[in-house]
Formats: sequence, structure tokens, C-alpha cells
Amino acid sequence: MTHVEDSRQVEDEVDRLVAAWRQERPDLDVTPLEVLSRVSRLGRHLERERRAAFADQGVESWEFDVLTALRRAGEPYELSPGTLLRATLVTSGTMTNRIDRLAAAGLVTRRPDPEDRRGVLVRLTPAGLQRVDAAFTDLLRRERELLAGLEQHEQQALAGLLRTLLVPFDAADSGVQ
Amino acid sequence: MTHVEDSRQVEDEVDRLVAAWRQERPDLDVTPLEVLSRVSRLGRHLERERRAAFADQGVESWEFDVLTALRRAGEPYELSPGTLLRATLVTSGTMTNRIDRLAAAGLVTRRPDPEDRRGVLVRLTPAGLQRVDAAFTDLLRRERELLAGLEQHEQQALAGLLRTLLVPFDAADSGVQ
DNA sequence: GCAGGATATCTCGATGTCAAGACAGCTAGA
DNA sequence: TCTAGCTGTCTTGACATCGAGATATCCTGC
Repeated sequence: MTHVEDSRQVEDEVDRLVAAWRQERPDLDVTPLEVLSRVSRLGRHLERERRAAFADQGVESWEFDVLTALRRAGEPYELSPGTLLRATLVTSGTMTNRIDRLAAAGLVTRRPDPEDRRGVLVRLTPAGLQRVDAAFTDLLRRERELLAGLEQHEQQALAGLLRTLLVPFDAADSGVQ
Repeated sequence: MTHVEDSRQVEDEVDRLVAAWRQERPDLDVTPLEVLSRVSRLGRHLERERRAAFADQGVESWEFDVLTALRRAGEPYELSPGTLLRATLVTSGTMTNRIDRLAAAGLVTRRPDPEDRRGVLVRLTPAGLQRVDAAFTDLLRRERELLAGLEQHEQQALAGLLRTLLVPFDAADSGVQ
């Protein structure tokens, strides 16, 4: 079974960081760090983990981001670069570069949008589809392990709280890159 | 089905993403994404926010990371590169580069460690101290706004849940870069 | 129909980061 | 003492990303 010891008795790096700030700057209220430093640090750990795991499989983490966005769009697995960059939170220059390399690798194709002559449509190839399905299954397996320390209801609570923080960003995201 | 509650909970990008996966791959359990995709995306949003806010002030987000680590170490504001890279989750090459530029800007100094001739000690200069204190105060103000949507007790709950996920990473972090 | 602003994508230069390896100094065991 | 392995820092080369700007196209209001 999962050992249900009180997690408050185990310190993480952020507890030490916050304690150090309270020592050094007792005049400041550093409680925001309790949440946001943890989010940032966990994000970096996850990114590092993903990078290493994908590397074992010969997949780059940036290419996975693009391929999954296309994959979950459903048949015919086709999206515009603009949609892709909003889905992956990168700039337009980055997305152009990514699509170039994915196309060179034969994982996507690029064609002009018949309905908007400024536009382009990026489509997953069969090879791209195959690669992303394999990698995604593997990612889910690894991520499930990372969450093993939380009960089901805790995961739901966590997801809900994070959603509250995320909504303002995603709402404002009509803005362009 | 899944979520019973919420008469009018607002959707975020991850809700849409998860719904799309359930449509496309009903055979997979994608619930891990509810937590981990939100962490990743929020991490990226925070990083972007920080970068923009610091830029207004003439501070780079990477230099802030290093300076705060030194600042909260307390007098004499001195740490080794190894300690700094573990605090900031970057590689040793990156840290060498960062220290070079901070030293060139007069914000830190570098001197040989008298107790270990392989080692180096990096110390905040008065200019560095001044800069980090101003930027940190400002960061806290902005972060408090980001958390305004959560009650105090919700923030505490969120911090606790995140700590549980973070502890394994921070514990394993005896490993080197 | 037209002007002006918005949108979609791409180009290009600068730069921060990573990964792997070099090298000196430390340390423990024979 | 010597050696073999470990640690701490730096070097180097490749590369993904950003940011600003260029270009072409769309769209809205007059």
C-alpha cells in the first residue's frame, strides 16, 4: 500500500527556500512562493524527466508536443501553425522551425490552406501517427507513477486548484504570439 | 460520468485537451494529464510572465535565479557553483556561463575556495544585493496577484499537494548534474 | 470599393541551454 | 605511498528558443 505518512513532516526544497527567506527578509510575506515556486520547480523537473525518457526512445520532447497536438485534433490530424503554437505555448518563429524539422523527418506535411491564402495546414503522416501513439502511451505510464503518492481524490482536488490558476492565462490567450 | 460537481466551473485549456484525448483514445486513461499538464503549462506561463516583468526592470530572469539563491543564503551571500546549480536546476555549463556574465556585470565576484582547491566561491556584491532586493519585492507583489483567485486555505492545500509530488525529486537530488 | 488595421506565417540574428568531455584536486583502500 | 575512482568546475559545439520585423492576405467600416 501507499504509505500514508503526513507529507507535512517531509521537507522539500521549497520549504527550505521559504525558511531561508523568512530568516533573511522577515519583513516580507513570502507565502506566494509556497505555491508558485513549487509549480515552477515541478515544471522543470517534469521537463527534464520527459526529455530523458523520450531520448531513450529517439523522440525529442519538442517534437512530441507538436505531434500530440495534431494527434488529439482527430482525423484528418491537421491544424494550422497558429493553432499549434497556442497549444504548445511557443512563439511563431519556434513553431516554424519545429514544423520544418518535422516535415524534413517525414512526420508531418505542410500544404497551403485552401480557404485562407495566408494560411498553412500541417498534417500528421502515417509515420508521425505511429510515433506519437507509441510515445504517448509510454508518457502516460510514467506520469502515472509520478502521481502514485496521491490518492484519487487528492489528484482531483489538485487539478481543480490548478485550473483556477490557469483559467486567467488561457482566457487571455486570445492574444497572439 | 467523471465529474459530478460544478454547476459552472470554467474550462481551461487542459479540460479541452483531456476531452479531446478521451474522444480520440477512449482506450487510455488520461487522468494523469489533469494534474501534470496543468503543472507544465502553468510553469511555462509563469516563466513567460516573469521574463516579461523582469525585462521591464532591466533584469534577466536567469540572473534573478542566481542572485536570489545567493541572497537567501544570508551573510556573506556566498555559495559554490555546485550549490547554485542544484538550487536553480540547471547544468554546470549553464551555471559557469551565468556566473561569468554576472561577474562581468559587477553583481557577483568569484574567488578560489580556500578549503578546496578545486572549488570556487561566488559572492554577491553590494550592487548585486541591491538589485535582487528590489526585484524580489516586485516579484512577490506580482505573484500575490496571480494567487488572488484562491483563498488562504486553498493555497495551503495546493502547496501541500505539490510538496508531495516534489519530495521524491528533491530527495533524489543528491545526484549531480 | 477602398483604406487601415488585424491576422498568419516566415525570416533572421542573438542568445541561453544542454550534453559530453577535459582537467585538476580530493579521498579511501591496499 | 600509490592508485583508482569521485567530485567540482570549466570548455566546447550543437541547437532550440526568443523577439522583432517583413510580407502577404483578410476583414471591417465608411
